[in-house]
Amino acid sequence: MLHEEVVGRIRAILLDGEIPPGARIPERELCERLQISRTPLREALKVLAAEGLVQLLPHRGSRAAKLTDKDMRDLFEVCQGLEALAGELACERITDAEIDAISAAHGDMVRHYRDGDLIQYYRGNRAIHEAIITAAGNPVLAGLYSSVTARIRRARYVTPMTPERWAVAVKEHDAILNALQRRDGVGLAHILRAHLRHKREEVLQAGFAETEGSELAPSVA
Amino acid sequence: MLHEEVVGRIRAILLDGEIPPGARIPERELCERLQISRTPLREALKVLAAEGLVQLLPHRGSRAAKLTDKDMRDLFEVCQGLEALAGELACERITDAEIDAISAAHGDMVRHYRDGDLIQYYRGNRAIHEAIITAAGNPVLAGLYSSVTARIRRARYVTPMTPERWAVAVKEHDAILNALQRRDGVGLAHILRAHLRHKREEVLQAGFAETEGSELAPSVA
DNA sequence: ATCGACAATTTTGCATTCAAAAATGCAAAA
DNA sequence: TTTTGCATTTTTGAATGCAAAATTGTCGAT
Repeated sequence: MLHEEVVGRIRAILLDGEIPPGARIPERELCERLQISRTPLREALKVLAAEGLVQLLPHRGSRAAKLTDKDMRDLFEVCQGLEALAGELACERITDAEIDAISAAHGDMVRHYRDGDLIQYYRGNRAIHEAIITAAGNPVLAGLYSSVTARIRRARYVTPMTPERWAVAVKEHDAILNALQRRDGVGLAHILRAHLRHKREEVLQAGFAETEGSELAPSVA
Repeated sequence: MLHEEVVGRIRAILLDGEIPPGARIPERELCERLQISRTPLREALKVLAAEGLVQLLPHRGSRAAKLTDKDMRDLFEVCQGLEALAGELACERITDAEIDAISAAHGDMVRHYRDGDLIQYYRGNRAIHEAIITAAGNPVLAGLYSSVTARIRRARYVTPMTPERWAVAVKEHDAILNALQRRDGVGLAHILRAHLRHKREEVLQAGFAETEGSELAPSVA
């Protein structure tokens, strides 16, 4: 098994919540599960710690990182910035074909909304946001976005929604598509920021934070 | 020696250019220099690879990452977005004391400009940008900023300057300070973006890119 | 002389091993 | 009964050893 694959597998385990936030990461157990020894496992844990998904305590092992309300706010704030930037860049660079694809995805998503299928709605929603990032044509941006969204994914896509909020979100997505089609970068950036601000309010209001204590080192020194 | 210290030491070696971009990283040599064995060294290299400073080639060792023109552009683009975001947030949160400190740093920097001391000017310049990031009060943002700026530092702070460009940069810094003092977040964001856009143009024009080949994986999966 | 194949050497990646630190359990004392 | 101190056990962090892969060097054929 390749290094990147090990990192990916553990990341998935953490994002799925299979090891819940704050829980100890059972080194020995993961080793036999992934059929690897401790050396590559520990290399992967160090990488994930740099990403902010794992918390390393010297001589006390590693735990799945917990997010405080403040962490959540910070992550959403950065996510807003990244999406807004991506929106602007996407408007400069997106092709007609990409716009058509997003338009189609948007249609699907609205259908799922009408059907009341939140799971599928979220799936489509995420696809659209990621398509915008892709259209920005900036791999560095895409990488940071992945890293930041991974950490708030559960909050972002698990929070229950009121009918009112859902309706607002869909309206915002109409505006997002519209700005894209008009290639109105500044407008798109504004809408994306408002959209995520609303999402953040939902999440924080739902009290999704995973702890009240203190932790979470900045992901990079 | 602690894990984070090992990472820091190697990062410094790479940023100083002691191991030039594209060069093989001599594992054995670094081991005896840092007085550690290969295991912790390799853990550190994996972390730095996730940051984008090191390129891992399976079964072929690791090299110091090289930046293409495209990479440089992408990094500057993201840096612009992060600084603009930091500027907006800083205007909401910065204290009078922090503004005073930045104002003083600005004065010093301008003095160095008048003296024609580019090194000291750059030092002050960087301090101001970092103070704005700090004032934004968002550790996640600060972490990403560190990571991105680390990768373009040499380009950003080593490129020679023409007198004209330098004068423009100083004028822009006047505007930056002014916007901060007025706590004009939107204005500050605009100035910071323009400021970095100009810097990027300088750098790319100077042909700082470290290779014409292809490399550099997105820093995070 | 140059090119290609094969062997020797080096280097990588991982499993194992070892020492140190922390956690745990137990017993004795308050 | 609770608490404190100590010994045992477990777990962590790092060094070493080993097999596989890649690189290098050499030799022979053209």
